[in-house]
This record gives sequence, C-alpha cells and structure tokens, in this order.
Amino acid sequence: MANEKDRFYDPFHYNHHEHQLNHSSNFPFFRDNNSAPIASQNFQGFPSHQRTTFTDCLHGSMDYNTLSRAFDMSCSSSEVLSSIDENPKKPSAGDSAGISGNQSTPNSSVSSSSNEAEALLEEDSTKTQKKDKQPKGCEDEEEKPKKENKPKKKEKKPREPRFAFLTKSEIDNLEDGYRWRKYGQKAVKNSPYPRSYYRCTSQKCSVKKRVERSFQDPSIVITTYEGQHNHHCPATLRGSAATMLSAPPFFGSSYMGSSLPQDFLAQFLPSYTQNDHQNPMFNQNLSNNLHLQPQQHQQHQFQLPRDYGLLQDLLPSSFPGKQEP
DNA sequence: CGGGTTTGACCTGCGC
DNA sequence: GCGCAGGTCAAACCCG
Repeated sequence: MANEKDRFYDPFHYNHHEHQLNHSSNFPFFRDNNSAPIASQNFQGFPSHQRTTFTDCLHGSMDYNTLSRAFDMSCSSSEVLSSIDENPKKPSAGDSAGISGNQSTPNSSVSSSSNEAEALLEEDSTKTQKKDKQPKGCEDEEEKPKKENKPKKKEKKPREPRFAFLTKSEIDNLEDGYRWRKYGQKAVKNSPYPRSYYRCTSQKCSVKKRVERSFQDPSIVITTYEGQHNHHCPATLRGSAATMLSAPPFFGSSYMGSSLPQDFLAQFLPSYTQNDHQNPMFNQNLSNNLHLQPQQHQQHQFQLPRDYGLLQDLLPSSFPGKQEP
C-alpha cells in the first residue's frame, strides 16, 4: 500500500538563473539566498484548465515575497506534493546510489535528479530499515573501546519518515530555520560530490538530514530529512516565521501526526480525493509525473488550485491560471 | 571555552 | 567469506 514514510517532496521549482530569491522571503519551504525549491514537474494527469505554470507566475510582476506570503497561509495544510512508492523494484547493486542505470526518462537533468532523490529514498527504505545502529544512546554497555559495542539483539525500530527535496541552489547547506550539526561526510559512489550528514542540534531531537548535490545537475541539491522535530523552530524565536515553515520543520510541532500528504494533495491538486491516494494508479501517475520531460527543463509546471483564494488575489492578471473575480 | 566542522576509522548490510 | 558502499563515531581541529 502507499506508504507514508518516504516522500519525495518538491513543491515548487523555478529557474534561479532568472529569479533571485529575496533574502527576506517568507517562502514556506526553503529560503535562502540564491536557492529555491525544485518544482514538482508537470501534473499531466489533470485537466489543462486547472494547470498553470509556476514559472510563468514568477516571470510576472509578482515578486517572490508575494508568492511566499501566499503560500505561507497554506502551510497549515500543505506541503507534500507527491509521494514515492517505497517498494519499487529493488535497484540493482549498481544503482545503490540511485544514480545510475534504469532511468527511463533520459536527457533531463532535473528528471534524473528527481530520480536520484527517489532512488535515495528507495535506498533508504531498503537499507536503513534493516539497520539499527546504536549511537551514543546506548553506551550503557561499559566503556569498551570505540566501536566495540555490538548490540546483541537489535530490535527493529520503526523507521522515521523521510522526505527528499530537490533544491536548485549554489549552496549545499540550505537554511531551513533549524540548527544542524554536521556529523559526517562521505563520498558518494559515481558522484564527484560528497554527501553530508547532519543532525538537529536540539537536545533530544533526533532529526537528521543528508545533503548531497546531484551529479547529473550540480545546480541541484538533494536534501533528505529523516524524523520529526520535537521542538519549535529556533528561527521563530528570532522572529522569522518563515523559516519555521521550511521543509521538514512543518513535520514537527504543528504537524506531527497529521495526514499531511492527503491534506496537501487535496489542497493543491483539485482533482485529488482521498480515494485517489489509495489508488495505485494515482500514485503511479504521481510518481511518473516526477520525471520531467526533457523539453520541460526550463519550464516546470506547477498546478495551482482553482480556488486558492489569497494566492489568486496575489496573482498578476497576466498569470495564466488567474481567475477573474 | 563552547560549539561546529573535518576526517579517518569503524560498523553494518548486501551482493557476489 | 569477502569486498563494497552507506552510515556513524569521535578525536582533532577550527573559529568566534
């Protein structure tokens, strides 16, 4: 059945070569200079009249802040655009890093990147599920010299939900409002770019994130979050409400336990229904839609809800999906 | 000095 | 069993 654990999350996308992010942007997802969340590709499964292009929107007179505010209000119900089937056929050994081989949609760097992120999640689901390493937490086992503590019986603890984001950015470590401590870095097979491992610095918060750059499109940063924050976003204390709406944080405080995906899909995909979510074909289509067609590289489409009030109000009249009152 | 980063070693699971 | 690759640890280092 559709799993809720791993999700590929790429709410928006725009070409950062054409649109520079405003530093004070309240964009609910990532906010950082010169970075932007990668769009979810093309929702081909929906009627064209319900489809608009996010890039077009940004091409207009509306600035990023405006849009950000618009989406800000949606943060209470939004976010995950598409999920990834956690049980795709297991990648072969050569695909361990999820970046080689069976790409069915060649020639599209973003598509490949999407596949990368997707594969990353696949990798996670097949690997980490079995892994239950005991980090510091269990040093009850005497002081034995480093790395000698072999947990005798490892019970499988349910894996934390993971969400992958593609972000077009020049910088690797995207500001998301939370504080992270880097605890490792590894070279990634078949990629010139290393993967960095971060942990939330907040006490008793076990959220982790991995950051790596797509080797197929170096301008894209793949961020994978694992776990849920059990605390508020530090940035909110600094008065930046925006950051608390950034990517994974919304899974924290205000979002724990909610049915995010359905909520989001329902709000952002007009034709979506809860039944759809149960429908394998729907999920398949959603998954397929993660893969850009080659010619769409420069113009990813983002579908806006028809009745998205505030956003509609903020849209320039020239915006393709703008509805006149 | 405290907190974050770097980096080599170690652990673990998987495929062959 | 072995080798590989991902993930983690932790000492050393860096920096404000």
